[in-house]
Amino acid sequence: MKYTKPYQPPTVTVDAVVFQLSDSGLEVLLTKRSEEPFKDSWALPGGYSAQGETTLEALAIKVKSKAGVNIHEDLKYIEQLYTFDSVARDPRGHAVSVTYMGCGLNITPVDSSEEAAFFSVDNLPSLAYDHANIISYAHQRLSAKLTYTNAVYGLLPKRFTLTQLQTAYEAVFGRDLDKRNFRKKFLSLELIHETSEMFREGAHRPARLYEFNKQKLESLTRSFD
Amino acid sequence: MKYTKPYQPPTVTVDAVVFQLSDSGLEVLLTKRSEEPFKDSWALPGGYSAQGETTLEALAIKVKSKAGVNIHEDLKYIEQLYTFDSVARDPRGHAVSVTYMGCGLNITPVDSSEEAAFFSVDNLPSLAYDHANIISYAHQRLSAKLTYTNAVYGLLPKRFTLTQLQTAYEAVFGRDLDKRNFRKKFLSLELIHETSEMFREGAHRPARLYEFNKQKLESLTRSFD
DNA sequence: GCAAAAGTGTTTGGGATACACCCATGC
DNA sequence: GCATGGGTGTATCCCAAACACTTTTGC
Repeated sequence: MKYTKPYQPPTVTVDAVVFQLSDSGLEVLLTKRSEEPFKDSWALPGGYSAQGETTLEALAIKVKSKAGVNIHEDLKYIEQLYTFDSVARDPRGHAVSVTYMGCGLNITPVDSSEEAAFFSVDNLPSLAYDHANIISYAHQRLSAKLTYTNAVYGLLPKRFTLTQLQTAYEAVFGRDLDKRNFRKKFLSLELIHETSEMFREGAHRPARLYEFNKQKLESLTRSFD
Repeated sequence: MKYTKPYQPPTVTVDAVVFQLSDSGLEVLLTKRSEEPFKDSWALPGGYSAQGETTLEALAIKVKSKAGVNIHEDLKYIEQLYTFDSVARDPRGHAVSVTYMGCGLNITPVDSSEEAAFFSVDNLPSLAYDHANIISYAHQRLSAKLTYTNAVYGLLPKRFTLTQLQTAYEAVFGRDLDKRNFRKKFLSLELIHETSEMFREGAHRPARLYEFNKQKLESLTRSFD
């Protein structure tokens, strides 16, 4: 291919939407920007992606250095989300952002170059760039994934109670589910099996602990909810 | 952000998977490469995306010039598919490809700089780059879209018979559907309405023509098949 | 009248939804 | 014994799937 002017690619960036559950519901990882543009605003962790590295490789490096999170060890699941490319999204110039979405559990940012913290998706601070849109899109995608795959495993510990499982669905869907119907249906999907262990906590009956059969993404034939 | 070496973004390219139906089933638009690499191989229409233009704008220009197809006029529906970014996918150097998928009808390439033609998805020639993977991924996505949206409208003329509608689904899904169940279910979705016109052709009973209520993508609450 | 595609209903099984009470524990 | 969350079953409705014959036309 021939060009009369030298070819100038857009800048390529990567951004991660990292979800986890806490007592307050679904949370997303943000970092506080230390430089312009959007200095002191919160933003998704990410950065430039250079020639010779895949966008996922670049993401691992950026999220580790800026937010202190190792996407391969701390996340149980990650997938590409969408590529945002409007010319105006970065005031410095045209930057195309390849975004990813992932899920983890009890993640604690360590040794990050920027301030990093999790925020409830229902109570986000004002965000840099188009990152509010990206998070909203990721949340929709996660919600869809829970309905037709076993992706919840990414939000739960290895062993979990059925109440924890249901709470995870409710946090992502943003609505309550019927306990009896939830259990009946989820157990019929044969994605999990019970263990011999019980979870004891507080002044009430202990709960049985379950495990996923596979800690790997798979699609369901019957969709869930 | 500071770099010790000047930042070198990867090349950014765009590629389109354009589907249409013909008597032989689902077809995809390909162009014959006139230059290295992969000279004389068939490939998806696409090309470089430069700073200052969105990937969809770049795609419109490339698909028009190389394959003679106007994605805004000739396609009834287009969406971003996925971003392919492995370092080895382009032998000239690292190129990240933002891909799109669209549907049209009776498309005829005109004034294209390269030889352009439609090929049945079940009988593709050997393809350049990772384009065989991209087409396979697009086909899966299209199939999924037909089950939970009204996206079929993109493959059909404004007025169509129920048999044409069913044939479109069968071509995309790659399997036969039951005529009575298909009609009952599709009509119950209230996406289409009958017109007063009939379609006459051949020595058999004429078929009623239907129209979509909306020629715009919408999601179904009840998923189809 | 015959070939060819259009059009049409019923039965059956299974999953979705709605709904309320007893159980095991700690204090 | 009481407060707290864990655990369980049934009835109804609607949808999915299976399945074959009549109708309308051109020749």
